[in-house]
Amino acid sequence: MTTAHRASGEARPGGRTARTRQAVLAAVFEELGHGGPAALSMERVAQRSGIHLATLYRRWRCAEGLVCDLLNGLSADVPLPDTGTLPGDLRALARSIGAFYADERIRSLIEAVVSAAARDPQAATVLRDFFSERLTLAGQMVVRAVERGELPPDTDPEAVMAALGAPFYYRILIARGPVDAALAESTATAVWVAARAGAYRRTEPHNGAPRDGR
Amino acid sequence: MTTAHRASGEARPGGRTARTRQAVLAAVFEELGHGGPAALSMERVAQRSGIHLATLYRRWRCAEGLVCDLLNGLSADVPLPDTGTLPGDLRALARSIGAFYADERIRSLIEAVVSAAARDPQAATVLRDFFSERLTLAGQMVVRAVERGELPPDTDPEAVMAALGAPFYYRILIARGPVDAALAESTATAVWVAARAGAYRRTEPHNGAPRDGR
DNA sequence: AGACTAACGCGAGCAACTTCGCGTTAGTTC
DNA sequence: GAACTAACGCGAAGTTGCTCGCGTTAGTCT
Repeated sequence: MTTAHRASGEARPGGRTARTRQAVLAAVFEELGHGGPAALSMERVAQRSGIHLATLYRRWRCAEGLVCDLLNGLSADVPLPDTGTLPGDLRALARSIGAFYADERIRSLIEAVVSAAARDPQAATVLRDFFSERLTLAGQMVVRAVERGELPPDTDPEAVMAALGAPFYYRILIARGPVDAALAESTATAVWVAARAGAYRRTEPHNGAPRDGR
Repeated sequence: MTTAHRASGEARPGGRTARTRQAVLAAVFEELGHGGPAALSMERVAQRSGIHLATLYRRWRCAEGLVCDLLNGLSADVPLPDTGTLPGDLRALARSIGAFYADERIRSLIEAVVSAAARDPQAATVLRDFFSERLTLAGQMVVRAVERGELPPDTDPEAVMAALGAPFYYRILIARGPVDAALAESTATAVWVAARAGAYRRTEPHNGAPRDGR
């Protein structure tokens, strides 16, 4: 991987390099709030940040690199709850995600990164790795639930967390509407009920049919 | 809306216009299979289709217009089942969707359209309207289920269908993996169980907490 | 404090993408 | 079948986006 698309960790963390990076990423974030991903051009970021255009191309190679770098700075902004029960955890996490994506700039960033991934293989890797890591972390919530006996022992933690996230990204990328509280509540309820029923077990129920169970 | 991004319906449907459109859209589809959305350029489509570059720009204005036009041609490729029970319908539809997205060119097309929507407001409108329409149609399946008494009467049909689709788009756009049969089965089961439990009711359960119900 | 190195500013230059004007071809109409 | 019109082919011109070389500045090391 070249200098573009890398995580953080500059050679000289405390100096001018970090300062310009800060200025540029802040400018990208602001630009995302003014017209969404469509308005994001290297030229405008250069003007807003006060950093020269050539410098942007040198360090980030293209606009895709910019949004990828910004994404990686967001890692810890959605806290992972531990309420003691899985339905409680799911609801808390769903609400956090909902609150997170209430900010249009964050939605635009997701849009921009997904769009970047469609054009640039490096951006695709960054995107996949970012969410894969988050999924594994959040999966601990499910692992605890299995240990407490709330879920079938062969439940796939990452499948559960993917199911929790999916409706939000559908709303953002496909339905293209705002993320509201109702979506968070609905999703939390749905995932909890489905997980308890064994929908996310690694080995599907042997009969192969959706279990009725009424 | 200009000539670009429009649905079908040419002024001279049976002539050269339709023939070139066919050639161009076929070329776009083939290109999507050779390197994904990143490889899609006006130049390459022109070469593959044998249609002159200037003609592409005249009729579709840009690459975004191309993929939008292609998307609209896919409307009827996923059949809507009517098996007599909602779990049966959900499973059949999930399998159809899974089979549909097993084709990498279709996945690339979705990626390309979502990416286009991030940059071009007209493409965003096409994308939203396309899925909105499909969602309403598929929602009839849920309406029938409500009439049969399988679901709470205030269940939101479109919310159910969005929940059925969401995991596939998460897989394609975020996790960036192949769509397999396990995903279809898991999703069908999850949505059925969740819908039956009232997760997709228009008015959330009054206590506001995920219903435990054990 | 002075030498050293990495990053930045600057403008010119290159390349890719997009558009335009004009002549030609195909399809429609009477 | 002959006039008419819309779409297409073609090449050139125009525009935008990106890169390069060089001089300068900021931060680091001894």
